[in-house]
Amino acid sequence: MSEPNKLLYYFKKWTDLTEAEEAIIMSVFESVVIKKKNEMLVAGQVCSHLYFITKGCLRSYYIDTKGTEHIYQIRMDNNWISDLESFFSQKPSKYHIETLEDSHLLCITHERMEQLLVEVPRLERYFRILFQKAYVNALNRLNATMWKTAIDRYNDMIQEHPEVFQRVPLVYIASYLGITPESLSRIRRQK
Amino acid sequence: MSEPNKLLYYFKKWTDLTEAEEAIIMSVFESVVIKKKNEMLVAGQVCSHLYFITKGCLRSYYIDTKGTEHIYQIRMDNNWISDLESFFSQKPSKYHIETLEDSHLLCITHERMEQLLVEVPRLERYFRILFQKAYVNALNRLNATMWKTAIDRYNDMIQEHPEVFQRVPLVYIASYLGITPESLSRIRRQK
DNA sequence: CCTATTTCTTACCATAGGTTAAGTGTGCGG
DNA sequence: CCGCACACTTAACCTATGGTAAGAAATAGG
Repeated sequence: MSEPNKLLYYFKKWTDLTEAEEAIIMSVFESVVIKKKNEMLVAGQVCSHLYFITKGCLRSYYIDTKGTEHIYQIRMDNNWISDLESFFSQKPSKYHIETLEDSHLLCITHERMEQLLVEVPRLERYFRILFQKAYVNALNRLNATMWKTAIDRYNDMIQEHPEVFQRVPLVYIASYLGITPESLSRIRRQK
Repeated sequence: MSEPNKLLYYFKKWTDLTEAEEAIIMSVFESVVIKKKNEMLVAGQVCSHLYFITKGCLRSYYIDTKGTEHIYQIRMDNNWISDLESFFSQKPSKYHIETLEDSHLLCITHERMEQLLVEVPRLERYFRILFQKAYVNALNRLNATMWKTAIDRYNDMIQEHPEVFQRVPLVYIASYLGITPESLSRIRRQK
């Protein structure tokens, strides 16, 4: 399956599309391949693109006042990544986005995205469902972070996202779980 | 402004609506007044309605294995509340929803909501933007919970939602901030 | 194949926040 | 206007996780 076709497949899971609409979509997404360790977005910049990952791995993080990185998203194949706040408002981002592997991405600029949603309003439904699910997930993660122990969150992650452990260094996973790499080591030892 | 009109006002901030569409919306939302301390949703039940709060205050929370309540949402005037996961999947909820004040709500059932989104597809845009913003907020809150101190989260909340402190007991605010009431007391003393 | 760098672990002490338990207001229903 | 439930505070002690520093193991590049 070609890459834009993969994207159409996911769109059509949640909304109907005519052939004309599919053609519009194919024309506005640009396919790129990005090398590992590439900074796609740097804090202070406006987030120019929304990315669909057909293959690869990226992380979103921010850097606090002490200069420490804090990862809040790790995304792999067939997922979207961006800083939605900056992308849709076109204001400077607080976050960074970086490739953790060589990655195949489909990208769209803010201008083209807004235009696309007007030309193919049925995509609003797809993104409504996408953001709705993302929101529900974020709330579940928030509750886990507030009220479960680091041990439980680690176990949950092994259950739900075992692939990540195969592809991402533990330092990043520790940060994603909200703990230090040292604490993650301690947790892993005690099992 | 009548209550359903208030809702139309918010819809029209983010999407266009014809008079016919407005009429459909007016007909599917039911207006109710609920007394304080009413359990709108209990864990194990399917979340039957999506609520728009025209006036009042509600909280969402869950009860852990030890029987302790953990609040993750406090919502007031002109906001939506529901358990979206249960509402859209029509599977049993993990959460509770309760009124903290006598509240005026506009409610819609799952069946009517799905129908409404088909009959007035332009509402998909409204909810896409609503969930997108809610998702961005949830991620910001997640980052604050993971990486800021309780003191900073307390100060942020006073800055951003001072109204809540006028209307909601501190026990609930403490839980929302992810700390115990005792810790919140400690923080308030040290200022 | 060897070296440099990255990744991961261990051990120490420090600390934010949880736990428990007791107390002081304060407002509302009878 | 009394009493009781609710809201909030205080204090002493405890624990999970952080910070720091060092070293071991694994991986990548020359």
